[in-house]
Amino acid sequence: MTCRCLPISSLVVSLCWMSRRFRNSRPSENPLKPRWKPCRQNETAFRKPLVRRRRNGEDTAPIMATVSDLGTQLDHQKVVFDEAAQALQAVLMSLPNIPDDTVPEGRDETGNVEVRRWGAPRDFDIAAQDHVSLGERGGLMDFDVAATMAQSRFVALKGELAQLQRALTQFMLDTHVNEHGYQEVYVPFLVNEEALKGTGQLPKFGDDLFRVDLERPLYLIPTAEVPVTNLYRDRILGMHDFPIKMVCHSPSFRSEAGSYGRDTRGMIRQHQFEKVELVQLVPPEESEAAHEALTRHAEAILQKLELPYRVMNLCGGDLGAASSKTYDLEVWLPGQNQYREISSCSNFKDFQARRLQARYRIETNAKPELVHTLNGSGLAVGRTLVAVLENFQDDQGQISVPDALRPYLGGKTRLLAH
RNA sequence: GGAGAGAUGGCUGAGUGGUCGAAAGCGCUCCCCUGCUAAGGGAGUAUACGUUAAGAGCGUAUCCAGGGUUCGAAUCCCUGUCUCUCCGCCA
Repeated sequence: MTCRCLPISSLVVSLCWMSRRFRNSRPSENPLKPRWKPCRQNETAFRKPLVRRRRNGEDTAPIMATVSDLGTQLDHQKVVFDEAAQALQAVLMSLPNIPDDTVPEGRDETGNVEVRRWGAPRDFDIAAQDHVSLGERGGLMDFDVAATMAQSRFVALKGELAQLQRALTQFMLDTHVNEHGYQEVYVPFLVNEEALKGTGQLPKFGDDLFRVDLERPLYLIPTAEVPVTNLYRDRILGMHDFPIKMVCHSPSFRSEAGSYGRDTRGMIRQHQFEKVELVQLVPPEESEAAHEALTRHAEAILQKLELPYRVMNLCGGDLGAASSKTYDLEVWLPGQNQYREISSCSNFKDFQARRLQARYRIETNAKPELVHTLNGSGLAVGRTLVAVLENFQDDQGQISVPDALRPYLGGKTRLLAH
């Protein structure tokens, strides 16, 4: 099995704890083995005589005493069982997913393996500008004003840049709906704790979430994955329901706690960004193929936009806790002279489904099985805007519009042409 | 935000402390009957989990959720959630 470097210490602690508490105890002491059955049976057995005596006006005290005692024992057994079950549940919920066999070894992003590469970075006669200097020209991309009304890591877009973002969004949605067969969905952008547990953001990774403090807290979604996947919470699907392929445009909100000093310039790392998300629910035997297909669907956007990119197979140490296997798509950014993540396509297998209780049956009376869930950005719109600006700039700081995007910009071929 | 009414099985809808996993109807499944037929009769029919070769049997849980009262809760009490009606407000 591939090693996950980060959580391994907690894994060891957890396993030792479980083993000590449950495995090594004798069967009769295993708190997870319910022992209230005899109590319950006796209790119900006493009930009818009790009622009969009461009806007949006979003395019920002796029976009552027995029944009462049994009830006390029963309660005690239940408490012991519930505590053990909850403790076990807490441990299980904190464990990360098991990496797929094809996940490479590695402790951080340097261990990721390039799977393929598409397109070639353009040669620039003079140094390429980054999106900030391109965008701030004419005041169409304004970080300062955003910071005055909110704080840093927010942006305001105007004019052609605001339109470009809308055009990109529309283009992505249309492509996934019309060419890749996804159903467009619209969902809440604030969700409760249960929804976040269902997709694995909680309990362990709440630091990166914006919380709205109500009597019952709500959280701004860090990705549409949360509400979209939760559409199938507690559902039992039939084979005729598959494949479930959904696409959703939404804003995403991330506190970016712990990323101080990283990507502080520009739109790469923002508290609020637009994203078009792909989500699939499939039977287990189809998830591997679905993962490849979903990744290709995200890649198709980059190809249509003529943006050079590479596909990375994340190593165990860089894998998200809920994911079993993840391909990152990294787009070429001339302004940074490097590839940067623009999409993350993951196969969660049954990890989320177990938390969501999203299941299916092969036949009407068959036992329900957990589905497999997958998702990927198709794409992160903000970063796509950055990529278009930086890759399609000319020496005047003007942007030529990729062919695929022109219908969405009223036929315009150039942006920022002042 | 104010006032009120609700939440029961696939659906409708009874049930105000024990014999209730829960009447009845509809729907559905199977069987039977029948030339007046867009009909009749009978039987069956909640779900999940565990156990199991098993869709058999048995066990456990579930009448919105969580707590409480009680020997015992669909039923009584508290809290929450959601739905509906009226008013207010609002995109």
